[in-house]
Amino acid sequence: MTEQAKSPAINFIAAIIAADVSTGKHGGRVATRFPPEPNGYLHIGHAKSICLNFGLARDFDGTCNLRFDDTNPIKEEQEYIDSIMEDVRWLGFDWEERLYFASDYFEQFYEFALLLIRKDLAYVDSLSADEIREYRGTLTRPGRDSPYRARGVEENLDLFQRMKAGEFPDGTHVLRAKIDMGSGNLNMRDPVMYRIMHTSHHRTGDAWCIYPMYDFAHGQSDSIEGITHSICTLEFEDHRPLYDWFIEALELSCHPQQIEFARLNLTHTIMSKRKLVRLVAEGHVNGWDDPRMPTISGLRRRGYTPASIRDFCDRIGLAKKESMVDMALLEHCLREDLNKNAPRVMAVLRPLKVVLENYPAGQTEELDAVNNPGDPGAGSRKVPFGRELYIERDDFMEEPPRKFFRLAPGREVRLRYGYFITCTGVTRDEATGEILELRCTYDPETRGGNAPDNRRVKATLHWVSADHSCPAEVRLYSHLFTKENPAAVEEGEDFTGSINPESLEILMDCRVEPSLAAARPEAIYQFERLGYFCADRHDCREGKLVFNRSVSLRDTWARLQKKA
RNA sequence: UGGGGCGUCGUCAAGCGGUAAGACACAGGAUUUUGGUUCCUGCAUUCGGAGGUUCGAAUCCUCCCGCCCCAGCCA
Repeated sequence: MTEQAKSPAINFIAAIIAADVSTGKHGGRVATRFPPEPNGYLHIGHAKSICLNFGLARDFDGTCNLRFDDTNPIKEEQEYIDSIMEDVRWLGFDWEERLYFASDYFEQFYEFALLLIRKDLAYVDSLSADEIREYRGTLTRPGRDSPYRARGVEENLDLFQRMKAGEFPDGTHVLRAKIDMGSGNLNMRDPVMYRIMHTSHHRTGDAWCIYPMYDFAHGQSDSIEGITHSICTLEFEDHRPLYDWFIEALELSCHPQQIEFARLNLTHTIMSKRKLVRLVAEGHVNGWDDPRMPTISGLRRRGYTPASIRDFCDRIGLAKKESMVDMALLEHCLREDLNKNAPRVMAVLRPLKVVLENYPAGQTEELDAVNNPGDPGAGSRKVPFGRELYIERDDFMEEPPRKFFRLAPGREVRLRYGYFITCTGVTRDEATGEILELRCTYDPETRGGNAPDNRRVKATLHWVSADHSCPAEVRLYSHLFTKENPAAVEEGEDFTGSINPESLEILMDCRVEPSLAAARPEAIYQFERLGYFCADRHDCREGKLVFNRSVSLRDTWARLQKKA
């Protein structure tokens, strides 16, 4: 149901897979996986990878596993596992029974290590971390062999087993692959396979005090799971020869093909986990799911739909070129989804009272309002109308400029689904001069919004009844950063320097039409003429309505004003 | 001459030797009870640069330039 009859996106990875399928590689089978480390929340960049991996599995009639690469116990927590699973599911993907953890393979990795030692392809090094770094050489100078490189197989076996038994403190020994200290690829200069860490693991507890490095776990995990295509980001390109080396040295039967693609960058936000952590920790935002965050949970709370995010991931394409996608595309995808699906409703964010002088005091009527002009099936609802109303402050100007079509003294406009009204005067605060309310007259002949004499008005305003509308809090969000690329900072500057001080504006005195009184958390509406708003999933409840602006409507009037 | 990648419209991105798709953005116009939506129209004689091969090159060759990643017992 969520999958349209859309033809699968053809990208270079799909092309490679299609070729492999046609030549019968891996028996024509396709198996992918999404392999996060549970050390943070997922963001829109991960969504790209999730859509890619699960999408490829879907398009090629294959499978996609969810595997947690949990090889570093000091960084990982159950909280992250839970949030990641929730986010993947929310995005609309299903790993069925294929939930795996690299930590489930620890015993097997240990056996792999023993095998490499026996083949004299791995050794225990007793250099300190600093010494290892020094022996590694530099980008332009080759490394030197460790003095421990020549240890015999038996001694290595003994030492490694004692490492596992907990006989040595952290940092005293590591297990290294014996490859080539002179390689131009630093990853091949005898990479560390195991380190000693007397730390309990969130899943294996205290069963282990040695933990495999990611590089010694990732490729083999894929192989164990029968992954055919290991899709990852560009920075692992240099690691591919190492993964290949391990799999060949271990003589594993399944040799997944690694393919790298460029990770997603979005304008006006950041994607680095380290920086996102800082935004949360330093209080620049209110948590991982703050609606300004590019996290999946943040986008969700902002009002983004899974379908809009999937559509976005389909549209950005896939390549090896590092790129920066315009946030406007993400917003476009949301608008497109919501324009089609969100019910329309009227809400006034900055209320200005209107009194209809010729409307009978005490009278109330119910007017018909269409729920979605683009979708007849969405039906209609009743909206109460009375003598006193609120309209948007922005919709009135005492001295309107040339192109301002809305209400002004002496001018007639239409109230949506209501009547034509004409402004006859303003009442203001004697002291401050501030406009307190508008005095208007209405034309009873225009009920519903059409004049029998066919006279036209240049504007249609949204409104709510003063007596019947509900109070609401509305949170207006905009870009978290003023700079297109906040990560590109000048020397001595910090990315937090370009945080947008106006990324959140809270409006406490809004009025919404009564049909919103029971808005359920996460319900999304179009507030007519304003934008799409979603009931906050944490703070909105009956009696205390809170809406987040997901994205504004395109606003040509605002653009005209900006130009002037 | 450390290794590995990448350079096509403002932003993404097709293209794979036959004469530059599409999307977003932007700019006009039509329709409109949302200055929304929808609908038209315009928007790279040119593919980082220079040579070369060819009847023909973004696509092949050579050289050059620019950008990114790698020196965690992180992933």
